[in-house]
Amino acid sequence: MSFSSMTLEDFSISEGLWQTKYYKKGEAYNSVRQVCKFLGFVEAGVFRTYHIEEKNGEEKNIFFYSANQLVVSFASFINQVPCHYHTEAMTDAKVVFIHYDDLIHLYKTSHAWEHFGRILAEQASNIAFDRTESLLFQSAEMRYLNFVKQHPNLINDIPLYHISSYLGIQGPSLSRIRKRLLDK
Amino acid sequence: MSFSSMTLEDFSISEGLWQTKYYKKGEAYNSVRQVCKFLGFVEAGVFRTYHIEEKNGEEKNIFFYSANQLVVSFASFINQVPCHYHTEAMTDAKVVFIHYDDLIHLYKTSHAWEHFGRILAEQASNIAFDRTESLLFQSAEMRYLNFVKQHPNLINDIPLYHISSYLGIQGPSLSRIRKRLLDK
DNA sequence: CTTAAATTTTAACCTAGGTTAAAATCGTCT
DNA sequence: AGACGATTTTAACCTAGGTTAAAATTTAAG
Repeated sequence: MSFSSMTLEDFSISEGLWQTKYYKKGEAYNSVRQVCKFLGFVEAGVFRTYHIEEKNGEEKNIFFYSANQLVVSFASFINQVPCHYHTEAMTDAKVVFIHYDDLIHLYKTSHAWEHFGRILAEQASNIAFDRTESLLFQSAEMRYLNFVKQHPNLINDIPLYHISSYLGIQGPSLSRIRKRLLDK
Repeated sequence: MSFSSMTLEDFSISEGLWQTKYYKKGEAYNSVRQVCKFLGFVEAGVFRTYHIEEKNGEEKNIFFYSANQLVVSFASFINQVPCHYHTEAMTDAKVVFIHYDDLIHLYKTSHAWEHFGRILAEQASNIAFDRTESLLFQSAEMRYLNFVKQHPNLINDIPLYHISSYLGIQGPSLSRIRKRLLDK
């Protein structure tokens, strides 16, 4: 995600609407039942969005956000409905963010920003469709291999149980898969 | 999905860009490796998008489109890349459609249409996120119950094997689930 | 270094759903 | 009604991944 489709002049009308915030590891970006009010751009650090299962309190990771990516609980943000998820910093982090109301105002007053909003939503849908496809068509082993390929940076920085959680499988299951792969 | 967020005047600039097509049951809307060039609005009938597994040629349904919904292979359409899927009429059907190039032209020349494009993409992302969530958090039994709830019309009109395919399970598995539910 | 805590792997057993093929049903056509 | 094809269920067996708890390993702290 980037702002490259926008001229500097168009971007400049958002000057003054952006704020900076520093997050400590573990600090919340947005919490469950809270409406996500901010679209953030990660300047440094890593965030994750996760869901807490009602039956056993287990956390399941939905998404990771690294530096130079947007961080936002998208469904909650665009629909302005309470979030099902928690989003929090996995490391100390720095984010510049804009308020939903300000963004909507930009959308209304600027064709270029409305365009940005479309591209943003289209990229979000790409991400979500990819995830759906991977769950529908790929085995856990393939999902793991693709994750390693697509997030070579994350793989060394975060505990494996965060990855198994993201892949939709249990810790022991990921261990089995890794063993299987090593044996090859 | 609707055009209700647009004034008649804004909508009118698209007059002349829409065409009507009648589909026979089984006729293709778009095929695998074809770039999806059209955004369609289903006036009557039902379409489905499905994927053919390489290993065994088995079809897996991705999505159904009923009357008064848009039909489009969204990822292929917005990115203008070859489609992984087939989309075809499950019944005789009637569709009004617009060409990608014309839609992009509307986006460029009209703020209202760019807004429509954003809402379209946001709704697509909502659908995709919902699907991802259902696969990540719900058992096949829950997915089936939700499908019945959300598509009460489809459930009587299409064979069960299309539904099991959509749920990401095999036919015998859906039969077991239905048996289990009856026994309750 | 040593110890405690966090992480990862292993093991043993369990379950949902996959696979294959053979019944049952159901629909439709004559 | 009878018969064919399509659809759905059943059955028997198989496998990936779940579950639980313990063991091994790694990391961080003192």
